[in-house]
Amino acid sequence: MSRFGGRVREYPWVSIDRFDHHNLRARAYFLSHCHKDHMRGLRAPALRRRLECSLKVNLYCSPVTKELLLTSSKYKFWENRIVALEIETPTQISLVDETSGEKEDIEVTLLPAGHCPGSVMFLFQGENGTVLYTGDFRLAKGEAARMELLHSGTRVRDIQSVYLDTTFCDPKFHHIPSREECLNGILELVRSWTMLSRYHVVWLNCKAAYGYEYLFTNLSEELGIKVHVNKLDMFKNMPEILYHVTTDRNTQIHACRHPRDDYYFRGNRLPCGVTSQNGTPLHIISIKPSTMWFGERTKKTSVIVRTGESSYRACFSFHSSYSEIKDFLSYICPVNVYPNVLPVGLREDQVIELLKPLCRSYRRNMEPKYKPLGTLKRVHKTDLSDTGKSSLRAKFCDQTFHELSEPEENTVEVLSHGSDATSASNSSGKKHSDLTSGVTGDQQEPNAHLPRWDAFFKCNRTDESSENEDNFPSSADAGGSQSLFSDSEGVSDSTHISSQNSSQSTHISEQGSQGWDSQMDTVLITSQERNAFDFSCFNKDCEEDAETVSDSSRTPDLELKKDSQSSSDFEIPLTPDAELPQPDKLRSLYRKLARSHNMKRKCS
DNA sequence: GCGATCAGTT
DNA sequence: CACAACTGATCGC
Repeated sequence: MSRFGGRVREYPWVSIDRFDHHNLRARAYFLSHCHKDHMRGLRAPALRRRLECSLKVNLYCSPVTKELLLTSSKYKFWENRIVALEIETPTQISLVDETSGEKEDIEVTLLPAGHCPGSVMFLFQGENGTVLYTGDFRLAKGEAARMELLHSGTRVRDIQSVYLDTTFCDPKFHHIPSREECLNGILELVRSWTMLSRYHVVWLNCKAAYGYEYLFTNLSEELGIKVHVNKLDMFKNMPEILYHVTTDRNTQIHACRHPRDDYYFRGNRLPCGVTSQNGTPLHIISIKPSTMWFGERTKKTSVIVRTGESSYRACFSFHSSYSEIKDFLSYICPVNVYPNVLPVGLREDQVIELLKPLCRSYRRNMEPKYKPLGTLKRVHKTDLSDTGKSSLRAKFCDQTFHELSEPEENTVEVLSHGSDATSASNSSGKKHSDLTSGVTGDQQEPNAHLPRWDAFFKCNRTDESSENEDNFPSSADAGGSQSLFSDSEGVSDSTHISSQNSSQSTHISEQGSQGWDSQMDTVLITSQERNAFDFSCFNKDCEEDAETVSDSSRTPDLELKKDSQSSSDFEIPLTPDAELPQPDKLRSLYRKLARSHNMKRKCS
C-alpha cells in the first residue's frame, strides 16, 4: 500500500496519487492508476471546493485511467478537469499560481507501468532535474532498457530522483514467476477443468481491483470462453477487454464477486448465485490469484498450488519482484531513490539500505554503517572522492557516467516534443559521445605489449561456467546481464552500461542476500568463484586487489580509462586486453589475482 | 450523517 | 506466503 505523501521534493507544486492535506494546494494533480490507495482525498469535499474556486487546476492521467475514473459517478465532478495524456508523449504543463500569477513549466511523460489497465509512471523534467515517479509497477527485467523515453540518445537519462514502488523490495521476494509463466499455469488448469464437461466451471477468486483484466482476456482468447463479471460498464470504450467479459452467468469461467463468496463457494455455489445448469449441478473449482515468491536460493515450485479438494492458488503479481526492482533501479541509476511503499516487516531505513547501492548518491553519502565489504572499500572511496572525478561512481553506476560529467541539457529536451524528441536526443547524444571520445581518446589504439588476461587465467567457460550457468541466475547476474544481453538489439552502449551494472548488482547481492542468509562471506571469495567469465567481477577483483595490496600507482585518471574501456571488455569477454593502462601495473595485478584465484580454487 | 481511521477479514 | 478492498467500530466535525 502506498504511503507516498503526494509530493516530490523537486516539484512541490504538483501532487501525485494523493489529494488530501497539503496536496490541496497543488497547481496540478496526477493519478498513476485507479486503485483506492492512490486516490486518497480525490473525492473529498475539500478538493471539490478547491476545484470550484480554481480555474486552472487539472488532473492528468492516462486515457484509460480517465475512463475508469469517470465510470464511477462519485468522480463525475472531475469530468471537465481531467486531462488525458497519451502514453510516451512528452507534454509541457504550466504550473500557475492563481493568486500571484507565478508560473513554472514542467514537462511530463507517461510511461507504461504494467500494473493494471491505464497504469503509468510519470517522468517529470524541469529546472530542478528529472524525476521519475513509478506509481505501482510490474516490469520484467530489461524493460527499462527498452523504454525509449527513459533515454536521451542511446544513454539512459540523468535522473535526479526516483520515487519507487517498493512493495516487494525485500530479498525474500527475490523472484516472482513472470506474467507469462503465471498465465500459462492458470490457462492450463482452467483448460483441463473446463474441458471435462460443460458443467465444469472455474471461479477466479480475484480481489475487487483492476489488474486481472489481462488474465480474463487471455483465458477468453485461448479457450473461447468469456469471463463472467459483476460489472463491465467501465470497459465500454475498451473493446479489447469488453469482448472477453460478460454479464451472462451462463459461462464456464467466473470472476464475479459477492460479499460472502467464500461461503457461497463452500455450498458449491458461484458468487453470482448459480449452482446448477438445466438441473445438473455444477462442478466448481476456485482459483485464487495470489503472489508467490522465491528467495534467491529457494527451489522454484509450481505456479499453481492445490489448497483443497476444489481450491487452487495461482501465482499472480501486480508488483515487481526484488530482482526486477533492482534491475529497474540499477538501470536508471538515479542520484536519489525514495520508497513509496514499506514491504511488510521492513522499516524505511532497511529499504533504503537495500536501494542505496543502486544509486549514484550512495558513494558520496555512504555512512559508516556499511559492513559486509569491510573498511577497505570505504577507505578506497574516500580516497577517490577526494581526488575529484567520481570514478568509483562511474564504476558502480557507469551508464550515466558520461552524462554526469556534464549537466544534462534540459532546455534542449524540454523544447522538443513528440517527434522532435529524436532530434533533441540526437543533439544531446552527440554531445555525450563527444565527451566520451574526449575521455577515451588517448587510449584508443590497442597495445600489443600489454600483459594479457588469458596468459594468467586459462580456465573458464569449460568447467566452472557451466556449473554456474546451471544455477538459477543470482539476483545480480539476472538483473544486470539478463536484461541487457538477451534483449540485445543494437545499442552497444547499453551493453557496455550493463556490464558495469551487473558488477554493481553482484556487489549488492553479496551484501544483501548473503547477509540475509547469514552467510557472511567476503566479497573476494564470492567473486573469485565467479571470476573470469564475469567481467564485472573481474573489475571488482582487480580493484580490490589493487587496493589491498599495492595502491600506489592508482590515480583517478587510471580508473577512468579502465571504465571507459569496459565496453570492449564485454565484447571480447575473455581477453580484456584492449587497452589497460600501465603494462607493468597490470601485469602485477593479474599476477596477484591469478595467485589468489588459484588458492581459492584449491581450497574449494 | 458523512468521512477519516483503525483493526480484522477475505 | 500478499494485495486491495471491504466491513464494522469509533471518533470528530
